[in-house]
Amino acid sequence: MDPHPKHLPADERRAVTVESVVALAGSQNPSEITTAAIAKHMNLTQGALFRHFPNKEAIWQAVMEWVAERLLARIDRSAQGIESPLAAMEAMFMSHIEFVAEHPGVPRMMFGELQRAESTPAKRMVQTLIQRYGERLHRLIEKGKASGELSPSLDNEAAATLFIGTIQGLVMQSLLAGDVGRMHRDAPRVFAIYRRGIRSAQ
Amino acid sequence: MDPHPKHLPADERRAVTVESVVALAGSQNPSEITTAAIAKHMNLTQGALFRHFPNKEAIWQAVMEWVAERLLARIDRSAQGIESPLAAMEAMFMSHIEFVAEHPGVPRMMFGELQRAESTPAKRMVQTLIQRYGERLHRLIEKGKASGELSPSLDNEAAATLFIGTIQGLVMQSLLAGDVGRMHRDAPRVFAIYRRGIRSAQ
DNA sequence: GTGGTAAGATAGTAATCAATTACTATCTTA
DNA sequence: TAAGATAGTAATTGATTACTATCTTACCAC
Repeated sequence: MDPHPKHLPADERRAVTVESVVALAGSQNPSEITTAAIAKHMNLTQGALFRHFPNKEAIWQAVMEWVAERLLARIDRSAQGIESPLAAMEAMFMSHIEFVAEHPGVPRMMFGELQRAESTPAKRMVQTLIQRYGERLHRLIEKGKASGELSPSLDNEAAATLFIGTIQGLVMQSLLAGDVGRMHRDAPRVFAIYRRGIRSAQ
Repeated sequence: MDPHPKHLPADERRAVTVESVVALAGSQNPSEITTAAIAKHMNLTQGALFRHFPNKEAIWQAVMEWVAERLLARIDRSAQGIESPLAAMEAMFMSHIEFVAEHPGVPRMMFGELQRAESTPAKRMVQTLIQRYGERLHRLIEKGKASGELSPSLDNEAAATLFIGTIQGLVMQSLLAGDVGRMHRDAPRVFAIYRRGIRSAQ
């Protein structure tokens, strides 16, 4: 059981590639990640990458698929079994922050993709990810209004935008400080303000 | 009075360069803006740019200086003469959104710079910009607590983070939709939630 | 064991980029 | 108005990039 076997089956090699990109994005500008850098990180020659991906774009697509799958699974799991919609939103928020803290390259890659002018497969993947994220939020917000936890006059769309924006803000602060741990510390404090903004007057 | 004189004094040429970069960033990924594209946009040959800037990094530095100067001036002007700290914050918020709507390339460039691993002059400029922005917010928040407009138990740091994050969220939504006008429409709705989160119970 | 094949190494290619060079055109001023 | 300074052109450079062609090795069914 060599921990670093030279030869890997194609699907395993693809998985390793994706993980390498995620890791690299944690410490450098995603748009500056070259195929050579990816290969070096996984102890492979640059040309060998193209045995498993038709081109670089396909690598990015696979990476964003990985992100979408894992992030949605994570927030779904976190909210599972929580009755209170507001508590479920908080759990989603915290697990999202946790995910980002574990993979600091993720928000960078997502923003980097959204910046693109052309509509790449990776960009479309990010767009559907955020769309699905929004759907989950809207369901919770509606449920929260019905249960009386959230203000009946709350603007659903604005509340969803602000939820994601709140996370964005935390991420940006950590990018500024170069300190991921900071997010963990600040997350509950920032969410407290958000919660106060959407909950019904008691 | 030729509107496009071939020869320009160096300082005017530098100003035109900065404006070109800001304009280009509005419609394409800032990290993909080449010196050739900048030159073409201003009807100049690529090499001529280096008569006015020692290298490309210096161009970016000049651009971010332009942004910092204009944005801070704009939000300062918007809050001027407003007695209520909360109203001043709202004015700052709206004028910031307006600035971004006028120059959609600006948030892209700022995020692009923050993503960099190395500490470039442009990145440092963005960092000090946000720092100064934060100082203004903290002053207003303190004033708001003193006047009773803001909740006395409010977490200042979290409130400042969320203020900027709220703008981030709006910008991201407009990037997603590819529709800048949307920001204008959503800004008051999103700020309403934020305001509810920080103001004192009445 | 052996042959076939999947995976990797090596060594390229063409394109693109920032930056530089030699030269020219246009202003400014003594 | 001559001379120097400033600004621009056009062509080229070396470095870097994604991608490819060819050769080599490891693995696995039989």
